[in-house]
This record gives sequence, C-alpha cells and structure tokens, in this order.
Amino acid sequence: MGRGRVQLKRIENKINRQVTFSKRRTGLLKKAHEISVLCDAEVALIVFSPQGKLFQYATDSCMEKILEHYEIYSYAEKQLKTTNVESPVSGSRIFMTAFL
Amino acid sequence: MGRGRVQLKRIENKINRQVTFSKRRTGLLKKAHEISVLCDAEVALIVFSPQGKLFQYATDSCMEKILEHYEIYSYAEKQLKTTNVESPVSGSRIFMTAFL
DNA sequence: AACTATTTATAAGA
DNA sequence: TTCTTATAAATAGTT
Repeated sequence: MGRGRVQLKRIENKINRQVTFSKRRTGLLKKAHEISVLCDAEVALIVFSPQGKLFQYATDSCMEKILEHYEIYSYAEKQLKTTNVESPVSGSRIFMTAFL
Repeated sequence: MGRGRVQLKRIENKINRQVTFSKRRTGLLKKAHEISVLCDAEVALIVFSPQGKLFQYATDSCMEKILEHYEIYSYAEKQLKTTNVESPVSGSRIFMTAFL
C-alpha cells in the first residue's frame, strides 16, 4: 500500500518503524472494529508497541469477557484432543464436544 | 473496498455476512502478522465467528504469554489509577510507574 | 472459488 | 507530527 511494495521483514530504521507502527496500528484497530460490527463477530485485539505501550480493541469494550471465552474454548479444545488420543472412550468425547 | 462503500452496520443477509467474515478475517490476520513483523510489535488477535468458531493470531505463536503480559499491564494500570485517587502516598506511585 | 471495478490503506514525500 | 499524493492492497459485488 503506497509507493512501493512491502517487504515482510523488520523495518530497521527506528523512525520509519515508529511511523509505520502508528499508521498500521490505526488501520488494524479500525479493521478489527469493522469486522466486529459488520459480521457480528467477537474480537479482541491486543498490541504492545516495541516501547511496551498498550493499544487494544475489544467488541463491546469487554476485553476480559472475550479472554475468558478464549481460555474456556482453548481448555476445552485441549481436553478434547487429549481425550481423543489418550482415552478414546465413547462417553467423554460427546461431553467435550457439547462443551465446545 | 470494492464495488460500493462500506456501511458500518451489521450485514443482515446471512450468506453475505459469512462471506464477508471469511474475507475480512483473512485480511485482518494478515495485517496483524505484518505489523508484528514490520514493527517488532507484540500482537494478540482473537476472533470468534458468530457460529462460535475461534480464529487467532499471536506474535511468535505465544498467545498465553501475551495475555499474561496484558493482564499484568492492566492490573498495574488499574492499581496506578486507584493509588492516585485513593491514597496519594509518594512511595506507591513511584513503584507502580516503574512496574509499567 | 475466481474475477474485477472500486474503495481503502498506506509508503514516501512535503 | 500532520497533510498530501501516488500506488499497492483489500474487498464488495458479480460470475
């Protein structure tokens, strides 16, 4: 986007890196908001700048709720995999699938 | 982008909403990856489709680490605000600022 | 799933 | 840092 193609590698010049970060951060947060509204999706976006400053977006400004949802989903997914590999007993799989 | 401007509101037609979600999700994950690499930023992106399916991106594939970073940062920020309002004692502010 | 007309994002420059 | 502009990239509507 813009005058010249983007090489997907770290921008070495610090000033350019900061300027690009500032511009793209704005764009990324906007896109996150758009997909959330247009598609009725639940989105959580966390960005730390190289200087350690936090920028964030969360659907309905409810970051913690989405992170909880994520943890529950991930945990359930992990359990499901474990169950499938280590103890393929019929009952447990049905339970975990329902949980997801 | 495309043939017609975007109205920032929920797409009512279910098929269109799903197609748009699929297209924009790809774009959003790509952008998240790009800013992470180009600008050396730490990014965590979590997206749940309206059907409840999870899509995610995390810098260095380390989602949990970034979420921990987020929790620590948020907690510290909250404590800092609380400290300023409720107990403006010199020592604590210096500590919390250093923590951030 | 591909195509393509347009819009949008943004790299470089002022 | 903010504005401008040329161009790349994303994507809405279509096939």
